[in-house]
Amino acid sequence: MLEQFEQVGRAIADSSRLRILKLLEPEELCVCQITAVLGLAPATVSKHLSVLKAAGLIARRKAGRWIYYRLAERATNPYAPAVQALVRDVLGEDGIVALDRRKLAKVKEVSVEVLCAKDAPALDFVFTVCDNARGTVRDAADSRDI
Amino acid sequence: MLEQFEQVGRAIADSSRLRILKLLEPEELCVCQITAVLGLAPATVSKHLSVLKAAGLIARRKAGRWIYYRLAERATNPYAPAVQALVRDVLGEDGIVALDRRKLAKVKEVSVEVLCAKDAPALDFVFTVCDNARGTVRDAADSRDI
DNA sequence: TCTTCATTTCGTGAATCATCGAAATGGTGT
DNA sequence: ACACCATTTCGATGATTCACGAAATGAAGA
Repeated sequence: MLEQFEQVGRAIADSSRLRILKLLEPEELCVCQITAVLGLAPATVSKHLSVLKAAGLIARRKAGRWIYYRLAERATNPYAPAVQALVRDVLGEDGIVALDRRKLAKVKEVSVEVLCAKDAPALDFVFTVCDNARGTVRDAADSRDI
Repeated sequence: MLEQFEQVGRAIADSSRLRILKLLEPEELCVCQITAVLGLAPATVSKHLSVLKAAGLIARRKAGRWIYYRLAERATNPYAPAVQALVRDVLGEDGIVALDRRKLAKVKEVSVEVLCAKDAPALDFVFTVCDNARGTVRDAADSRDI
């Protein structure tokens, strides 16, 4: 039990992972969207996501070529719900979190070509992976948690 | 803000520090009592305490030769109260935490001589610092937070 | 003043972690 | 089958952390 709480504690003891949790608050996102907003290497983001998933804080589903992450609803870790609630009720006005929200909005609205151009003027950060906007979300048939 | 939350997150992302927080839940304790229960070196416990204090989760007061730590009531970190509440509502039935409570009870009841003998038969752990039971708690006059 | 002693600070070694590039994986569409 | 591509895994590196003994601090009592 102590170990399980320690695990969720470690999971939220990192600013990148906190940013991910805040990004996933309103809606599920695919890895490349998160990567674009955070401005980290895909490998790094993938590792963070695996840490959050191992702690029971997030879940994922496959949809075609992409993988969508969301806040976990049925927790595998008994302490995950309380920690989710804590994070949810907090950091709403944090500058970085707010900026991430704006970045995400642009990531979702800008077309792939502009996004991948890597020199979009209005975006003050580097998009590393940005082929997502092209994809269409498949129906729920092939969407199962993994 | 993100950094401050990260700081309290890091503070509770360690089993030793969680054990300390649970020990301090009912009452303030002096460093040597905590050290005895945890079974760690005084330097290690002191470091953990400084991490918890920097995160705003605990406070301390000097009383004579000893220093007493307690859960912080007026938080310096805006996220400390929520995290304190989270920890308080959790781990109540954890085996290690329960054992720590029993260890603490013995630490407080056993006389100094037996405690310092380092071979007390009923105690399945090593007391490293144990000169505390001799001390008398001074009046509140010299008790100010530091 | 001098000694004692609880606690903290310092310095170090071992372990863990964040980050990344490169390679592997696995599903898609041709 | 095959090539493509999002994501993960692997391996390496630099930074941080935990733990400890030794030395420093600082308050108490002689």
